[in-house]
Amino acid sequence: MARPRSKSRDELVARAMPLFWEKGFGATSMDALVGATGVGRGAIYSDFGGKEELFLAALERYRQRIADPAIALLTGTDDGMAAIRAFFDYFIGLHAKRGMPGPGCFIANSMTELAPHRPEVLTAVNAHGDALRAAFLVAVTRAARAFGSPLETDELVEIAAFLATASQGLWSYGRTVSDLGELERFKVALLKMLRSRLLQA
Amino acid sequence: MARPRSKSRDELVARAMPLFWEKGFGATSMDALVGATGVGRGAIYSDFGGKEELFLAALERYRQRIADPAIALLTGTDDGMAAIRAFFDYFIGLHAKRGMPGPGCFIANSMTELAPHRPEVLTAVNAHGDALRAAFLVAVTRAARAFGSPLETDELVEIAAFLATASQGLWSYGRTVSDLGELERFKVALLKMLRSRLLQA
DNA sequence: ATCTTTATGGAACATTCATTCCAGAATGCA
DNA sequence: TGCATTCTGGAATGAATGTTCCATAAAGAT
Repeated sequence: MARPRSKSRDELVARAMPLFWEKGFGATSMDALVGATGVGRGAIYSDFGGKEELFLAALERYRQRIADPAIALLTGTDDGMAAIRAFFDYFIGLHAKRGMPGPGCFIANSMTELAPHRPEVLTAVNAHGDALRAAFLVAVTRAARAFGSPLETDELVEIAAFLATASQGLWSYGRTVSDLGELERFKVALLKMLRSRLLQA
Repeated sequence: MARPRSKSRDELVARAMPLFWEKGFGATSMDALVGATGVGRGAIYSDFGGKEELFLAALERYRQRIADPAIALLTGTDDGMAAIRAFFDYFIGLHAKRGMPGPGCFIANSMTELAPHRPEVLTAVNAHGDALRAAFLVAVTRAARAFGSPLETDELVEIAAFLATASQGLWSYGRTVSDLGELERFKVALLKMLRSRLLQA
């Protein structure tokens, strides 16, 4: 019928996502997006309507391609402790590939910059938080059973929420620290603490 | 000799700080700063030289007036567990006064927005991180002794670093959640986990 | 009281940004 | 090959930003 797209909508989001991830919404200019995506301004506006919509699409893509697979690791193994270890290894591996200081977690970054002021971002961020807590609860519950832990559900819920929030501190921290080993040590410390807590009466 | 200042330099920083704290550097316009401080643009530029210098002054003020007193709580009591509880109560109390969702921690916010791109901010943020870890180590060591914990220094250092990083997750989280109780539950969970870890052989 | 000196704050400026627009290009169809 | 349709990307636009500048005002010194 007519001229086809030189780059698909998905491909456009894929190229924009790393920029928003690393520099945030405000510090990513439309010029930078044009340069990184290799398409003109008109294409971006006709496809998305504006910078904010493109950002939301990038955030959604991050959830699907990066965050959700990480969350899936938490529930993918019957060994709860191994699952939690795998979750952290996944993100630490991401930072290892990109080099330190790393980009952190796109969602955690949005939590500070945009979520407090943009309802749509807040919704996406909260949805991720809920999913993360729920997945941590699965892993923690499995680990508790394996250890024969006497802890009740209420306490496991409390622990899962703590782990989910604590892990977000790691991604913030990953944006400023140069030594990948510090991320590793965090993971080790967390696993040891969790093990002690579950074994405790 | 000449006309005195209508508002001291410190007072100017004091009024600018909450703006940068809540909205960050990029989203805080010079107009907003002029409105909040009640002085003209000329005064800001003659006193500081620019927006970035004013931001750095605000960050420094935050460290002195908000963060350092919090860190001091960690070393101010011989009871290590009580000290850690006081540290979190201090920040949670801050959020209770301002209403939720809260502003989080100015330094933690800067960690995501500016520190990766501005060396001076990175330096300030890292200095704070070092101080926080050191103070946590003091409190954790005291708590370990009180519990008769068998853990060695290396492990206490690891635990202190974990707690410092985990606590920063809480301040990020505090920017998006409406229920103050969630911050409380984080504190409770953290104290329980720490206690278990220290008691563990 | 006058003069000197310094702060003041609004106006003006240059820059940067997101957005809009349109002439031309590229494809599929007849 | 020629037409119709849709995408393309750079130029134009208008708003907002950080910064500079200067006439004015205010206080201390003499």
